Amino acid sequence: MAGAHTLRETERHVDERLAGMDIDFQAMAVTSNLFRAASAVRNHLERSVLAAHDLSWSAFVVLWVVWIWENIETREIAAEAGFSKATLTGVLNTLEKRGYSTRKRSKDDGRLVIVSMTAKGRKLMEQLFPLFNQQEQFVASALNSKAQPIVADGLRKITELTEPGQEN
Amino acid sequence: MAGAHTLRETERHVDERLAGMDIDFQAMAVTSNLFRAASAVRNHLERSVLAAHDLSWSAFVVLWVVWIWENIETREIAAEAGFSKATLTGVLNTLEKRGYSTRKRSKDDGRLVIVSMTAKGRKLMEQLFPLFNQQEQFVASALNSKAQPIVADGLRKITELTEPGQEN
DNA sequence: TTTAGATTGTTCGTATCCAAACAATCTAGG
DNA sequence: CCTAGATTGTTTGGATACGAACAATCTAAA
Repeated sequence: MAGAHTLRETERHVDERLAGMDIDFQAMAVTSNLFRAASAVRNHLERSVLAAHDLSWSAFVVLWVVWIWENIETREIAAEAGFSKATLTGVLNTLEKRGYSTRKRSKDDGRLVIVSMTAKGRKLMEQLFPLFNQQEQFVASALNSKAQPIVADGLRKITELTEPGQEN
Repeated sequence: MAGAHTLRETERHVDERLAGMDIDFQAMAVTSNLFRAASAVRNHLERSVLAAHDLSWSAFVVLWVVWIWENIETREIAAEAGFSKATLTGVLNTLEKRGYSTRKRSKDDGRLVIVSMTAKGRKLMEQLFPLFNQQEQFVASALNSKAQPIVADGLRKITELTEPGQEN
């Protein structure tokens, strides 16, 4: 975006439309900038790192979680990754088809499914994650070293406040 | 998330897996918190404000842009809202079907389509936006007044840095 | 032991989103 | 005036995401 209208132009229109309303502009700036930034960063990471390996965003997130935890129940993956278990089923099918991860039934509880990585998947992440973090570093370079922890911490607080009791 | 594992547990596993790698943890925290926060806030706003009116997130964003600009070309909506023109076509069909907005061909340029709001759409936004902003205020209340502008400004800088030259 | 209720992963139907192909329209160079 | 190329909104085909229904399994109370 930043597209056809300048920031100043947009601001003028917004102020006009909201005149007389009791609006918290500071709060509005926080949330709208949040969504713009998240979308821009996600696109950037998809193009600069994931596209070359034909990985979707969710596929990468699942790979990451499984990589970190080695053996992990699917319900935990869904919780950590932040999407529904229905979605997870599809992503895991794809990853399994490509030979990055495997599923096995839990011996302790027949309802559960445990996911783990293949050697191929591990190799992929060992190659991919440094590139990913390099781009994360580029993203964070928009902030000076004093602002970085304030932003990171602020976002964590926002998450904690707005995240529901959580279920899938 | 926040799900089955504590933050400390997760951190320990992450540190283990990344041991020996040259990773910028600060940058990692910024981006991962960014996505969690955006997702949590979007869900919160959808549930607390939009669900009652059966509005999707993108539908609301389009309504917002059209509301602010009164008469606006579709290509500008797509740019401001941050998604593809193909997606926009679908969203506009829905909004038009519900009587919130209308399309008309531009007289100056036969390729362009101008979108404007109906009285019904305007009434909806005048009722809906204060509720929306009220929840934005709740979201921003996670930050103290000193942190709020730092976070908002930091997010804007991140957007500017990572946003591509941009096309649809 | 039996059984009603809870939990888990998958399937199914549906909504959302995008890139590529397309038709309509405009622009610029001859 | 003509026309090749650019631009715009829509259509199409396919990927992604979710809620609800479902079957398998576990748990707890009788």
